[in-house]
Amino acid sequence: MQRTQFGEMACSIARTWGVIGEPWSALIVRDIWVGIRRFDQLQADLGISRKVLTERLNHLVECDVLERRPYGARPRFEYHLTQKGTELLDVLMSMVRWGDHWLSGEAGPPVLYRHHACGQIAEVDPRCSSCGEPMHADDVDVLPGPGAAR
Amino acid sequence: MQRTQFGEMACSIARTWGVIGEPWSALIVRDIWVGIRRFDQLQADLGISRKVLTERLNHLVECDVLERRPYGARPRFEYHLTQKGTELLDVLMSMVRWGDHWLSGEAGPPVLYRHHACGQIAEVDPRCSSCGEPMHADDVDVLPGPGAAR
DNA sequence: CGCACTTAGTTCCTTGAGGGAACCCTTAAT
DNA sequence: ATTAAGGGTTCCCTCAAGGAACTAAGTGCG
Repeated sequence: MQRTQFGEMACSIARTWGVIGEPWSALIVRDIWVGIRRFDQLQADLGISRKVLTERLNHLVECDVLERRPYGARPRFEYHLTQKGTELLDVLMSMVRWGDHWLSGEAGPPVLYRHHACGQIAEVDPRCSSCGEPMHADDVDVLPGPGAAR
Repeated sequence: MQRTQFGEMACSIARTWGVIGEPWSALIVRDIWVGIRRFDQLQADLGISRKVLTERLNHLVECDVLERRPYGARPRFEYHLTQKGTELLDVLMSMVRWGDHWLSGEAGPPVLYRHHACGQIAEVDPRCSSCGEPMHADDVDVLPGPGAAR
């Protein structure tokens, strides 16, 4: 747990932070995305403390981002993404885009994405759900919504 | 500073985390986006400790996400988004979308975005930069890139 | 001039989360 | 009966977060 409860704030950024804002959480979701699903595998891949890994996994399961699923005959468990968790990957993919652009340096991006639909190496482009044109922060007015505070 | 240096990892998610992964950083960027640019305004709006605010602002300036800009005659400063910082807002907007969908509850989203191009209330939709079709995590193959480790 | 006010930090102290290592428990194979 | 693997717990130490008080530079006012 972080000191501050971001999840309580009337802001979707803060609330999202309440789910994956703690250190390691985003990387755990990434690992599970690419098929690293078991406790020991995660611990080895990330080099995270087992204590913290336990806390993060429990929190992500509580938040309904991950699902703890038994496998095999013995009491063994794997973690899988829920629908909610799968949609969270859109956020991670936009982080990948930004990191690829601004933080890769000479070496170039660590991974590439090939889009099934067109077969091209590509990246995510944020577009308007209504008209399909590019939609960046400068392209919108921010208005109070129904769930606004006071 | 976090205990672990995420910025050193060969992963754009981890590297992005190295820039905005510390508690409060994303909300500071959000505030500056909506026009809250001065130290005391930020401190009052967020309810963050002044010490931590100083640390976060310095870090974001070092990472070239924010720019410290004097205003008026006296030694007073405002923080502004750089180009790098502005592009980071794409990540925040995708967090908004996910938070709006999954964490808003009955009340509905706290804020709405009106797209300049079409005038509609809309949200960001991740699309392929190559073909323009929807591009989510399930729609891609992940391949090693030129900057991959070993 | 002297004082208060504003803005932007800095310093100090306490608490609690992160990291690491060692330990525990269940089931199965030898 | 012993060992190994998987999946955690427990314990301790350190260091960052939070909060409150203090500093410092420049301005306006009486």
